[in-house]
Amino acid sequence: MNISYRTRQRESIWNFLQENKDRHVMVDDVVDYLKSQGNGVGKSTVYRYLEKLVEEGKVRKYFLEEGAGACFQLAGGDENCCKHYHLKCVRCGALLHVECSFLDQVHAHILQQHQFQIDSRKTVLYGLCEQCRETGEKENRDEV
Amino acid sequence: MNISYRTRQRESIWNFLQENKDRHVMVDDVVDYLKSQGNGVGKSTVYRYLEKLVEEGKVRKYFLEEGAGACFQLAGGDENCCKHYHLKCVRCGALLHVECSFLDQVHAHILQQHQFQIDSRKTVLYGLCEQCRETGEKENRDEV
DNA sequence: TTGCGTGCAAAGGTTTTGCATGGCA
DNA sequence: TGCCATGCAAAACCTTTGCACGCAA
Repeated sequence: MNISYRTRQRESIWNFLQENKDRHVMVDDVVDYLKSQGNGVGKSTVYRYLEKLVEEGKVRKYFLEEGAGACFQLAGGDENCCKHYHLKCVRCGALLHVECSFLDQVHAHILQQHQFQIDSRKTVLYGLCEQCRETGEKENRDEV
Repeated sequence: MNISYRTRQRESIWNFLQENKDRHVMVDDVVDYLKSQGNGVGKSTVYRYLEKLVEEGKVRKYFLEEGAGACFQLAGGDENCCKHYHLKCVRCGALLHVECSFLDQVHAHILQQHQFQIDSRKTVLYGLCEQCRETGEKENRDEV
């Protein structure tokens, strides 16, 4: 069967996700933080639990860069997320929710002109948010 | 100094990119094709040369999926800046490339109205391609 | 007790790096 | 003749997997 157990490790990981629900976290972030809290969790456990949460739709998984690992973030939860779009800043990790009728035109255009039906729940537009665009222009270019 | 030499290997890789300028290629595509042409090139060489071309802005590098490697494609005309977007079918996995001036309007709209600068190189729009939309309405699920 | 969850280590894949050799200019 | 470029293998990464043990229910 598929009974899910409540364990110390899963509780710790879940709490960390809650505390960082406004940004994305990576596997090593979880492992390192919990270790520093004297609450060590094996890396395999983090991978497996996060993947499970992704399958359940409770967590979103992003691939921002090569070399760097995957990023995870608590899903908004509300199902009306299908009505708006997500903009994710690749620098600071902020996830913006945008509800805009113009994007309906985009949806319609791509459907009619390119025969492709966008699923806005699964689509994330990557780029730079306002703050990072302003501050990041004179800095270095790591973490594109 | 930074003098660049013209070698058989670089010429072969460059030609392959030219011949496939309408799609992206991966490192193994280059290696395998050139080997089949009796024109073998070491994998390290491909990695190093492609990275060099990316730094020079002559090639674009995409990171579409986990597990799979990076994708490379010749950068189109420089200034005309035709945005290149990816549409990925969540059912069959097909990856469509779209260069469409309408998407430039999207880019502009989101920048002006939502203060967010989309990086089309990192953005993939998920949904259903034409065939999958027609055929499958009851079948399996899978994929992000 | 049952069987899911955990952790370690090993394996899997892609990419990078060290170093001796090859080859363009 | 200088160096840059190449290629091989080894290393570095992130992630997955196998297996024995731990632990929640």
